[in-house]
Amino acid sequence: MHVILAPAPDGSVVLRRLDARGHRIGPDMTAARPELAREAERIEREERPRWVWRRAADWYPGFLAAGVRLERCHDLALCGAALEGSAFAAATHYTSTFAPRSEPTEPGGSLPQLPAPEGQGSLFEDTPDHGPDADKLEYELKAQLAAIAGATQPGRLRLLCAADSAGALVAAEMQAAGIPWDSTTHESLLAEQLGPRPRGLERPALLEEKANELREHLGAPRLNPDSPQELMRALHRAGIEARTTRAWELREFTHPAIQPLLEYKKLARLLAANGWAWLDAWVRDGRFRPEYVVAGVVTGRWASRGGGALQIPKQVRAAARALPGHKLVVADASQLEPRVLAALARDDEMAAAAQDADLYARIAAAGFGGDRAKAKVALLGAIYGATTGESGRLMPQLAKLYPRAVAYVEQAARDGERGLTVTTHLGRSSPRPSERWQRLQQSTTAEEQRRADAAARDRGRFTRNFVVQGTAAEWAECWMAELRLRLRRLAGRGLHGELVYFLHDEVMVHAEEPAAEACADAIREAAAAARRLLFGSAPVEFPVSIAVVDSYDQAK
DNA sequence: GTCCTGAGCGCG
DNA sequence: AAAGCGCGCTCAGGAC
Repeated sequence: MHVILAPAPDGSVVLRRLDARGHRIGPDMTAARPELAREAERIEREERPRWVWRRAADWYPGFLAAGVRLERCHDLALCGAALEGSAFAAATHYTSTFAPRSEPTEPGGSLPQLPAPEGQGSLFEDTPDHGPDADKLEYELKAQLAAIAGATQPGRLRLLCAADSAGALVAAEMQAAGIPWDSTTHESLLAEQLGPRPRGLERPALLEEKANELREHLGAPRLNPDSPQELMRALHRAGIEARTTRAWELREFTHPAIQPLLEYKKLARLLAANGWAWLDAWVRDGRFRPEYVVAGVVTGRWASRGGGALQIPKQVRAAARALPGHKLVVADASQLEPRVLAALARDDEMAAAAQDADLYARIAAAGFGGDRAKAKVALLGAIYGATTGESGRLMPQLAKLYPRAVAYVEQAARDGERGLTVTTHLGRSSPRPSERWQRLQQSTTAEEQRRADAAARDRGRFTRNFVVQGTAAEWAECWMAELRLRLRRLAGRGLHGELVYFLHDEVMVHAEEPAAEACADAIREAAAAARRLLFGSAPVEFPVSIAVVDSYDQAK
């Protein structure tokens, strides 16, 4: 059963029941704002409906603040975006009335977000106080259910919508919970590496010291090492003919200035990205509460807003610390992308290797003379589209071992080069090429042909990776959705643990100490459930490695 | 002064 | 060791 939540003009909320097919049941109800959470809680307890709203991110945080958790929802904006682009539903001609329409993206990067067309109006449409009424929401829901029912793969698209919608719930719950963050630990890490917190905007003592060391070695007493141009000139004067100031390129030179320069860069990065200013801005009441953007990446991966939540550097992970009497249960899905490829391509040979806990070692034994590093480089090269270097040279050998898997990514690459879209296992399709890209492919002059070919190859690498990265994101989202349900069940038995962090193929549960092992089991069971949901009986394993620790740095 | 882009580097 | 995919964030420096 569905219950639609819609804002009413008088400030109250309309609740409308529909059956599984979208037929209305009974008259609308209304709830005044202050009673909404309690009313929803009662309906949740008695009927376990699927809550339908324009966007979970607008509504659900309010419920959480009132202490009300909901199990299932249908996020019309997220589902609309996925269905509208999906090749599986192309024949249904569904178009979303809600999802923001975005321009086709350039290969390898998205265009900046266009400003809202209707001025500040859109700011308010996006809150639960303003927006489409119950009739519009009902219309949209029916259109989406029809698009799913009429699709070439209805089961997969239904799962994709359920996964994104569950993701929206988890995202709000994790933001409300936050990662337990020990500012004292963080501050002592900073003091240790950078020196005491400076009063003003000057460099911390140890960083300034490193800068002086560098200036001496380069014979440039007034150098500002934060300026790439100044730095480049100083390097050249000292006889270091670097083309860029990237760390990996600088490492190629032997000169006494290189070591202090690399150290300076490392420390300057720590200060700028995760220093005292970061602590002030993002950590409140002992928690780091990032905002997750579900399916915010073209491939369906999540993005985040604020605080760089998906880039917490190893340097400061010790500050993510369980409260007294608690543990962090940190789990990651080992070698997720190659396993996904084996399942996607139905490559039984590679699937056999994916039965093993160490897939790379099995592949190395099968055809790379036991050289694990070689097997790994070859496989990642296939997924990323490497053509040069060692990875490119190893491709023929990989293709001989696993013809189906390699053919699968090659096909995705060729489709992309030709301007076609590609689609993940559950039906998320890649964006169409931009107008500019298509025009470039029509060009006739030799110079433009060269550029067109380069752009085609770029897009081929993008679509090649899209099918694997996107399907891996679907597995991970299902993993979290399944884990979320199991953690709820454990809580009912007095074993408390809550999801507090998610990073592509990694989850973190903050658990009361006696519940930690049960949470670890739930994580493993959820991984198995996600495999069944996506790939049924395909013989591919998705092992997770789990660490029960006091702080994040102790995991792996 | 404000806005935007590229370089660089953090994460998977 | 390497430079193939996807992101967010900060800073410097140029454009306006």
